[in-house]
Amino acid sequence: MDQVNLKRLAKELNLAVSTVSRALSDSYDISIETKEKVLSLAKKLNYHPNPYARSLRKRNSNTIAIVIPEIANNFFSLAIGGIEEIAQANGYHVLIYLTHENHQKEAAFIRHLMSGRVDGVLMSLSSETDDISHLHELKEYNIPIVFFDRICESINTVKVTTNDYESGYQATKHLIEKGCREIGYLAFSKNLSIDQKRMQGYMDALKDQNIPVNDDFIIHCGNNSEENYSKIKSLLLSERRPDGIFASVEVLAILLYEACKELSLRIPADVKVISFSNLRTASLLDPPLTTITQPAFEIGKQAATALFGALGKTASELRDRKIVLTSTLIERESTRQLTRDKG
Amino acid sequence: MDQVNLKRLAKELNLAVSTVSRALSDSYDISIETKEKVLSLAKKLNYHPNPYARSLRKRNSNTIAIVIPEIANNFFSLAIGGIEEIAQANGYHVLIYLTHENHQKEAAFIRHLMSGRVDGVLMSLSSETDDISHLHELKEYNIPIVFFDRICESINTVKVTTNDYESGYQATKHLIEKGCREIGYLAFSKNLSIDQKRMQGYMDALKDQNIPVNDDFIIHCGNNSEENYSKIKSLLLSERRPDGIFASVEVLAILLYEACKELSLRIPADVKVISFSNLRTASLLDPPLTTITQPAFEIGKQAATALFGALGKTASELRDRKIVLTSTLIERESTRQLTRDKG
DNA sequence: CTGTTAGCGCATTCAG
DNA sequence: CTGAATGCGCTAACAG
Repeated sequence: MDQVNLKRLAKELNLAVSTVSRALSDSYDISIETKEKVLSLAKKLNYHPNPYARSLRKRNSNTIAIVIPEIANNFFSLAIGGIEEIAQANGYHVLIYLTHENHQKEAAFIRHLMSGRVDGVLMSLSSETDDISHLHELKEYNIPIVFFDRICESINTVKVTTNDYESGYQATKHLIEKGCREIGYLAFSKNLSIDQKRMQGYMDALKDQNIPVNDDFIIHCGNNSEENYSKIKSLLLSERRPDGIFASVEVLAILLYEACKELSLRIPADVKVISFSNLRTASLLDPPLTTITQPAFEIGKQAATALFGALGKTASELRDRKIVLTSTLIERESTRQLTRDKG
Repeated sequence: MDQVNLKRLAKELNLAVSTVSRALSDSYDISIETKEKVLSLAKKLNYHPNPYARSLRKRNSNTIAIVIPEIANNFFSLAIGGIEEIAQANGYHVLIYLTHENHQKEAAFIRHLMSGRVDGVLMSLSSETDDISHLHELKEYNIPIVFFDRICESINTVKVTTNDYESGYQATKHLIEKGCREIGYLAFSKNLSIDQKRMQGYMDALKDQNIPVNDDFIIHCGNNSEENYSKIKSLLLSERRPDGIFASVEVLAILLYEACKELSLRIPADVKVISFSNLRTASLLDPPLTTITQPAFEIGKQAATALFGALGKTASELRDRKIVLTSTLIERESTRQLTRDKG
C-alpha cells in the first residue's frame, strides 16, 4: 500500500499540498467545501500525518520523557500513572527510561535527550548520582526538567516532593510514643536529598525526646538486595537490638519483614516497624505495616502539570520552586488478637 | 545557543554535509583523519543528531510502543522492566500508552500508531475490548505487533503467555487436594482469552474430580473495584459459602483478603485462597497467599525479543506462533502457629 | 576518499 | 481563498 501523505491527498483532489495541509489544520482561510472534501478523503484513505516530519518542521515533539530508577516499585508505578494521565489529556506522548539506579545510564539518557527528542523531562534521580553535570548541560539546551520525589536540589526548577523531613520526624515520634527507645533507621542512599531529610527528621525527633542518636542503629543500605538483607539481619541480631525500626523506603521494610520472619522475631512485640511505603497490601501484612504513604499518583500529576505549564511559554517558566505534598501516616493495628478471640 | 547540526559542523571544518554525516556514521570510505577531526569537533560542540530528521529520512523511528491496560500492577510493571531491558540493549526507545481497560482509548492509540511513530507494538488487550478492527488495521500498515499475556487469538502474530489453562487446572486441583469441595472462581473478563483459559482449567479440574460446577460460585468481576468488592462479599456471605476460592488475577485476591478481614472470616480455616499473582509480599500476608506466579519480567523480555527479531526483516517475520512460559505454583504455609508457640 | 544533489513529509512564508 | 516555493536536519544515490 502506497504511503498516504499530503502529496497524495493533494493530487487526488487537484489541490496544492499547502491547501490540504491548511484544511487539515482547520485554518481559517480555507473554504468550508474544500475542508470537507479534504477531510472526507483523508478519512477515506486513512490518512495519518507523519509525526516525525511534523516534529522536524515545528521543532517540537509532543513528547516528554520520564527518567526514573526503576518501575517495579509501587511509588514509581503510581507516579507514572499520574504523569500519563496528564500527558494524555494534553495530547502528549510519554517515553520511559529506566536507569536502574545507575549513574552512567542516567547521564547517557539525559545527554541523549539533548537531541530534541522530547519537549521536557520528568525525573527522579538515581541513588548513585552524585555528579550532576549532565543535568546542568540539559538546562543549557533549554529543555525543561521537573524533578519529583528524588529531586536534585541544586538545579533551579520545579521540584515536587512530599514533606520528607516532617514525615521522618513524625514517623520517629510515632515509634517513640509507642514506647520505643532504641530506634533503628534503614537509610537508602546518602546522595538522595529525600533520604537526608527523612533521616534528619529521624534524628531531630530523637533529640527532641532526649534520646541519643546511636550510629550503630543507622544502617546504610544500597542497591544490592542480598547485602541489604544481611545488614538488616545483623542489626536484628546485634547485642543491643533496636525496639523500633524506621525504614526509609518500602523495599527495605519488606526485607525487614522477611528478616524478622527468618529470625522468628515478632513484629511489633519484639520490634516495631514503620516505613515509607505505598504497598497496597500494607494492611494485609502479618502484622499490618504502619506506613508513611506518599500521594504518588498526585505527585506524578503535579509534576507533569508543572512541566506542561512551562512547555508553551517563552522563557523558562520553571522558576525554582518546590511543590510539597503531604504524606499520610497510616497506623495499622494488628487485628490478630481479635480474630483469634473469635476463632 | 545556535543549533549545532551537520551543516554547522561542515562549515566549521570546510567539509560537505554528507562527508560529516558519513564520518559520524563511521562509513568505511572516509579517511581516518577527517573522521577524527569530525568526531572531535562534534564532541567539542556537543553535537546530537536530530532524531526526527533521521527518522523522517530513514523511515524508521527506533521506537516501540507498549500498549497496556494499566501500570500500577505488579505484573505489568515487571513486564515493562523486561521490555525496557531488551529495548535498551537494542538502542530502542519505549513509548508507553495506558488504556485504563478502555476500548476507545485502546483503539485511538493503535490508530494513532499507524502514523509511523513506532516501528513495532507490544500489547496486552484491554478487558473491554471485543471489537478488534483496530488491530487488523494496524497489521495492514505492516507495523509488527506482539501480544503478551492478554493476547488476541485471532490476529496472526507472536503471542507470549503463560500456560494459563494448565495453571488454572493446577490451582483448582491444589484446592481440591487441600480438601475443598465448594470452590469459587473470581473471573476478571469474559473477553480475555487468558481468563477463559484459566476458567476452563478450573472447570476441567472440577469435572475430573467429579465435582459439579456451580455457576453461583463463578463471580464475574469487572473494572469497578467497589462492585467487585461487594460481589466478593456476597459470595462470602452466601448460604452455601465456598470453602476454597481461586482468584484469576491479583487484584481480586487482594479484595478477597480485605473482604475476609471485614467479615472476620479466617483464611485458610474458613476459606482457602489461591490466586494468579506477582505480589512481592505474598509470603508476608496474613496468612501467606498461595500463588500462581507468572514470570512477568521474562514474558516482557521474550515479547520484546520476538518483536525486535522481526524489525529488521523483510516480510512479516512474526509468523503466527505462541511462546508459552510456565508459571509457578508457590504454596505458602502459614507460620503463625509456629510463631505463636515460640512467643 | 569527498562533494553535489535530491528528497523524506510537513508547515509556513510569500504571492497572487 | 488557494498555489508555489522554501527548508526543518538528515541520509543516500550518484558523481567524480
